[in-house]
Amino acid sequence: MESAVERAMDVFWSRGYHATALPDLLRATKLSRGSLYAAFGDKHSLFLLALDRYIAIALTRMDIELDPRREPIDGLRAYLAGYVDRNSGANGRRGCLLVATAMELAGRDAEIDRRIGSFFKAMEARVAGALSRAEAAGKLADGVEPSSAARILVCFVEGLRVVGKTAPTRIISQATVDAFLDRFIG
Amino acid sequence: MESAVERAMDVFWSRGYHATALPDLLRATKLSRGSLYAAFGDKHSLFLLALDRYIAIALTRMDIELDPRREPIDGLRAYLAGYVDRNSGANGRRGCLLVATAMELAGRDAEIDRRIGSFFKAMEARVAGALSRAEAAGKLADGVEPSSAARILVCFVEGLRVVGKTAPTRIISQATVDAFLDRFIG
DNA sequence: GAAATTAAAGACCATTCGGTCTATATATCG
DNA sequence: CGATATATAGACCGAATGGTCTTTAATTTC
Repeated sequence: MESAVERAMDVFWSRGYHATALPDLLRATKLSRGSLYAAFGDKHSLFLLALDRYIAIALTRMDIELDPRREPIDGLRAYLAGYVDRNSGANGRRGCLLVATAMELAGRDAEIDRRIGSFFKAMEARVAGALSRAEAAGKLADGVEPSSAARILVCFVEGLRVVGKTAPTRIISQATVDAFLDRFIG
Repeated sequence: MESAVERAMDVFWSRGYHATALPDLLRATKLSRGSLYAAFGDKHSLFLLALDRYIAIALTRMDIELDPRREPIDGLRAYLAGYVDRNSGANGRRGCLLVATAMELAGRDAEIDRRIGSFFKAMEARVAGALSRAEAAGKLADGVEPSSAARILVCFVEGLRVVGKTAPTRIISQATVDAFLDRFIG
């Protein structure tokens, strides 16, 4: 059973924070106004819970894809393949709740800032870990330094999400990701 | 003299479309309600004009930075240096109107879709041109193909804008951009 | 200087916003 | 069963939304 927070997350994800009205949330959660406010306080608190859920899902997925017991290059490939998937067709057009929230609310809401900032740090750390292991195994191209390459990769995938909003073409995303990886693995 | 459209652009840029209320626009443009509606029709039309202005400014800047008469690598460095600048401190926290609009409105507004899509195409074409000239001059790293590298670069800089919303650190942006370029130029 | 045009100020409109509250129905449980 | 807790539907609230319209002031043009 999908939780009310997850259903709310879906709505915020599709429409953004400001464009999501209470009736949208009521419809999606199948809760009455009273119940929703009793359970979550207000729209902003519910949004924070939805964002936390989104982040938890993303980090869990990364922990699987970039598991240290796995071949690091395979992990990175799987990780990027996930982005290609989420960037194609309807998924791509829907975009990414984190990127949308960063652009819509960051800088004006301290709670949001903390969450977005720490997510990107966590993401970068996981990628840097995988790249370090790849380097130790001699799989990285000459001159690639794991920590700066991780920053580049994070920017690259988040940028993919932006461009994918209007051009969610799987074949191009795939080719772009492949070409990107070619520059970093030897 | 700054135009009313540019002043409106500033507001939309700082707050986003939905979070910008009419009084914000009146204050910024110093127009009365009646005059604003007489001149621009409605909020949405004004937003489109503001977005067009933003795009025109961005493309003009790119045309200067990536001018074919210039050394292509220098041009690309200047182009990326501009991103470092716009990504640092208050500029970074303010973000990019195009990225914010892509995330907030693309997929739900055909006029917006067209503009965002064609902007990214135009941007990619200019970068691809500069990379082709660099390749012809033998300045690109082995195995770098201009058109796919251009797609990667566009994603990278747009991703920079996203991450820069919560971590607008000049030194890191600069280092990341430098490391990025190192992978592509020989 | 008078007439005509333009713009400003802000009252006004219906609608919608996020949020509260009450009354009714539905379970739960002894 | 009856009593109690829980969730529902939806009326209701003040404030704010985008947008219109009228009245007044300023400017232009003859």
